[in-house]
Amino acid sequence: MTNPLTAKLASFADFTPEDAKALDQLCRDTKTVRNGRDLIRIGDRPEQVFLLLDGWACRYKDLPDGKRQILAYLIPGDLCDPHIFIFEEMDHSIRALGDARVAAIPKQVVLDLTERYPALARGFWWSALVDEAISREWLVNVAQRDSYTRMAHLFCEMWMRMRHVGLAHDGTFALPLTQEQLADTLGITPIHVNRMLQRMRAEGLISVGRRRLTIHDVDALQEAAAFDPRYLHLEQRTEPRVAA
Amino acid sequence: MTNPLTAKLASFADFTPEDAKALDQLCRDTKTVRNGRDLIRIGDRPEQVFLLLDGWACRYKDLPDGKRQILAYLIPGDLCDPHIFIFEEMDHSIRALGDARVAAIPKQVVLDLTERYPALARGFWWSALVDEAISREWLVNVAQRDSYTRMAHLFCEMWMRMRHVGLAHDGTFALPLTQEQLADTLGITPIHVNRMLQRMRAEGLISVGRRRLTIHDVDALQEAAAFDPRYLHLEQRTEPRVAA
DNA sequence: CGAGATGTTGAGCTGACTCAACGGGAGTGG
DNA sequence: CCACTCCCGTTGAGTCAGCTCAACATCTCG
Repeated sequence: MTNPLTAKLASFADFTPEDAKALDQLCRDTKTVRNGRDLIRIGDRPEQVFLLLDGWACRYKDLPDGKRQILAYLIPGDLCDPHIFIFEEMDHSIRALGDARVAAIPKQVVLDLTERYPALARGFWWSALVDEAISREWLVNVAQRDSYTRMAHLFCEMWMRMRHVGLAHDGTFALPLTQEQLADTLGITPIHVNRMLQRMRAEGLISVGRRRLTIHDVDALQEAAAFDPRYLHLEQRTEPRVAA
Repeated sequence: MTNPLTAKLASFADFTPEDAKALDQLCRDTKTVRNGRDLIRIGDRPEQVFLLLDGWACRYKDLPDGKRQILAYLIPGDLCDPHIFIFEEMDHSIRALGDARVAAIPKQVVLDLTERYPALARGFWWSALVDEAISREWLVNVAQRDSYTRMAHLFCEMWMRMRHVGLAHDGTFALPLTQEQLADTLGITPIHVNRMLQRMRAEGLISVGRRRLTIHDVDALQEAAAFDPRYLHLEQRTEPRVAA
């Protein structure tokens, strides 16, 4: 499984070895994006689709008054800008969190591929719908839950997503975020993030450090967050695979 | 323009009279949904796509503790459940706000149509991406703006969307919502909604009553909300039309 | 025409914010 | 390799937007 995109989509639909090969070949044109650099800025009209291969990125918007909202996290296997096939311009920006590696895939290559491999097209569609479902759940999270539960919920989600692409073992996975970025995600202040993190640590639920998060008791955290993973639509199959 | 879907999509792509006719014919199987009735419930696996023809509906989720979050408003021309082509089950519910009229379109009919009319397929895709963009902006709204600005922003958005499908003239349009529903949308209490509404009224910005909203000074309200309509991606053309 | 749903008002409470200061660690340049 | 610096995390204290609880008014619709 060289390609995280294959890993992600394989859990949704069977791919022939040929499909998988087509996916792998997308990743020839690779580039590294340094921590904090914008991959895409609001108003851009990118000519390629960027596929995140390694590291994290986020979608975000800046507000006129200097506030910032992080709209989504992108992890390996995620497409950064599937919007370019339809929209004139990007309506938000995308930034690398930690150093990241992306593949730049020309628009036309994706169009050709989806035409040739219908399973792939469905896979992309599924991926877009999952992103949308996550966005809806974030809205619920920010609008309805208190800051502690909110953060717990986010951690559960990221754990599941990372596990789904094979990047979480036990409760531990990379979480290359500052407390300020967590704050901009959850709609609270960095100071409050700090206090809630300490509370979770004190309760023995998590450990944080060196850009990694360890959840000591996943069930307990899910309980605390009233986390119901159905919105991630991952249940369709547990083991990623490529058809023999 | 008998069909609000045509009205919506026509502003995005040119349709031949034939395309438009195909769209109109979708609406043969029509049904009325009474105020407060669920069109679709979480967990359902609908076999038809529902197109809202008249009235409003909302997407929403209930939480275990009895809270509720409204995720989106659907207005005439919107598709309720494009997810069914990919997902096993609905991950949220959809409810009529006021009495509404919908067309039930069999899955297969939509698939056939999009295959035959590529402009239509692109139109649906565009519509899905706009819904996603709106969802992102709601996240920004709830996470970053205070309750007054938040409500002002929502009103600006709904005014633009209603105008886009020809249902707002001047600043007046149907807004079939209770204060409680506004509260569940904005993530504040009904009591606080009431107070913010009064403030807007006192400032001469709006009038509300009989399920209608009038914005007396659209520019002023947009200013107050720091409303930037670009996320709605409606700018592509101002006048809906069907190619001659 | 009656009753439950919706809207309005007041008063006190609290989760999260602001402001301010300090400590520690990671990267950088000399 | 060390010193410096800047970013990041931590802590404390006072404040406030929005909440809760409670009561009452009004509307809508069956």
